Amino acid sequence: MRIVLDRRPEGVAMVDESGSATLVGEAELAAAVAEREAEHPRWVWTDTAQWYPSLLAAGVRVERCHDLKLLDALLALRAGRSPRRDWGAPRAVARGDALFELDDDAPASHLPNPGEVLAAQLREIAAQPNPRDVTVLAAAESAGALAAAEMQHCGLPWSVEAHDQLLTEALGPRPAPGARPERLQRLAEQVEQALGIGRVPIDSAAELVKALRRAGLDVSSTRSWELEQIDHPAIAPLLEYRSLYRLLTANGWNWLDEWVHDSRFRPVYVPGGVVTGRWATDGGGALQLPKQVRSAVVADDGWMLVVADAAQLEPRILAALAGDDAMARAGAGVDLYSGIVASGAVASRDQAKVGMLGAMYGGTTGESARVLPKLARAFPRAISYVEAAARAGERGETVSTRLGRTSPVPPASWRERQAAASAEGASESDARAARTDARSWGRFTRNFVVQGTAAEWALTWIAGVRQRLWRPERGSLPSQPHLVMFVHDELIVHCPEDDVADVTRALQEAAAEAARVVFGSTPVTFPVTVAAVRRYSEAK
DNA sequence: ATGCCAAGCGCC
DNA sequence: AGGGCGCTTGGCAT
Repeated sequence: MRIVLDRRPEGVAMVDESGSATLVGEAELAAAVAEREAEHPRWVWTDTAQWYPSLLAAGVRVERCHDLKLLDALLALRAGRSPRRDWGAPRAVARGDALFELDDDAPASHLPNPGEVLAAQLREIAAQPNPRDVTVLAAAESAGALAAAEMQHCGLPWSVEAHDQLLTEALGPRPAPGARPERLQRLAEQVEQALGIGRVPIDSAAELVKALRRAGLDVSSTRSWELEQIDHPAIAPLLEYRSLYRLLTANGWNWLDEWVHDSRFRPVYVPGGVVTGRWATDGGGALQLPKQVRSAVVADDGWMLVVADAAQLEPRILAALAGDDAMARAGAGVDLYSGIVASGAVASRDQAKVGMLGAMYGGTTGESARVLPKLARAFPRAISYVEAAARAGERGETVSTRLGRTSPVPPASWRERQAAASAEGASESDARAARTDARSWGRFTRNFVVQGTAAEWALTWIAGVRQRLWRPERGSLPSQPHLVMFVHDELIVHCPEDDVADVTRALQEAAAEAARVVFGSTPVTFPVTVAAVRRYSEAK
């Protein structure tokens, strides 16, 4: 049963499939949704981020939804049209402790009629060559959007005290605004002393290159990998300065002030924010949380963090996509890369890893390129699968994930350069530029099929986990085991100590289920490593 | 004041 | 000549 929520001038209409509509005032919406939730409907709404946070704030958790905006983006990509942008309604966005209303002024009467949009989407899905897959993807994406709102609502448990302590240990006490922490100041002085050319503009990359060259160091940039090659007493303190400076600016006291309140970090997740189907974040940087600060993620008293990681997710996804039985056998244990070594394809785990990553990213140089032929001999199906995706991209064609997310068509400028290069009398430099472009787009489509299908697996995993965890009789979401963090192939559940075993089982069962849902029958396994810890940093 | 870009580096 | 991101800073343009 689907129930469409439609915001109208006179209130919110709840329209079920029989066409019967109930009108409720905004103030009664949460109670009305809670009442109908007992029927396990799939709520249809324009945009989960518009509707769900206020329901959660009112203590209402819903099981299923259909997010029209996410589905429109997906279907538009498949059909080669632009997604519609008139979803309009104000979206309350929590950033830090403030609530920002992003109101784009669209009058309610001009908003799309969600019932009509749904009907059109269902017709469009039914007309696809793979309607079942697209339906699964629709459900998984929508479940992910629910989970994202729930994670923001519950927040990641964060110890301000532990964070402040680690900052103080690394940098020195919090300085006055605008001042340099003691440790940074000392390192900057060490760099100046070692260079012996007076003041060094250490915070400006462009100026720093000039200064280093004046001091006789042959550098073209100040990237850490380039500096590491140089034997000079200024390098070590400079690299350390860089690392600590980054800690200060990206995840220092200012970040703490802005993003952590009431012992919770509440990032804004953006489901579907990446073309491949991965999530993005809007502020807070939750998907790039440096290992340096993970010791500040601390479970509440009496609670634990259950950290689950899908082991070598992407190569396993590739093996399943390609139906590569040999790679499936190599991945039968928990460590696929060791399995590849055991198969005799390559000599070391590092070679296996670098080689597989290169195959999926399109690496063409160094160790990765040297290992690739060996992998291609041992696992021809997997390697030719990504090669085919790359060739398609080089020709300007689109590729598709397992459940049917399609890659975008290359931009007009790309197609123009290809056309120019193949035209009569094209110059050698035009041809070279076009080849470079084509290779680059091929690397994108090569990776798209793997990264995008991995995102589908992960969304399905999330959907299964949140479904298994939920116990309505145990009260509100934050008071029972709940998801608090998702990073592409990793999930964290915050739960009472006594629930660790159940949560662990839920994470593993849902992983196995995700493989069946996404791939049907596949010999490829998707092991999940699980660690129950007090602090995130203890997980690995 | 505001916007945009590049550099650099964090994550997967 | 390695895929996808976000974030901060400095520096230039408007």
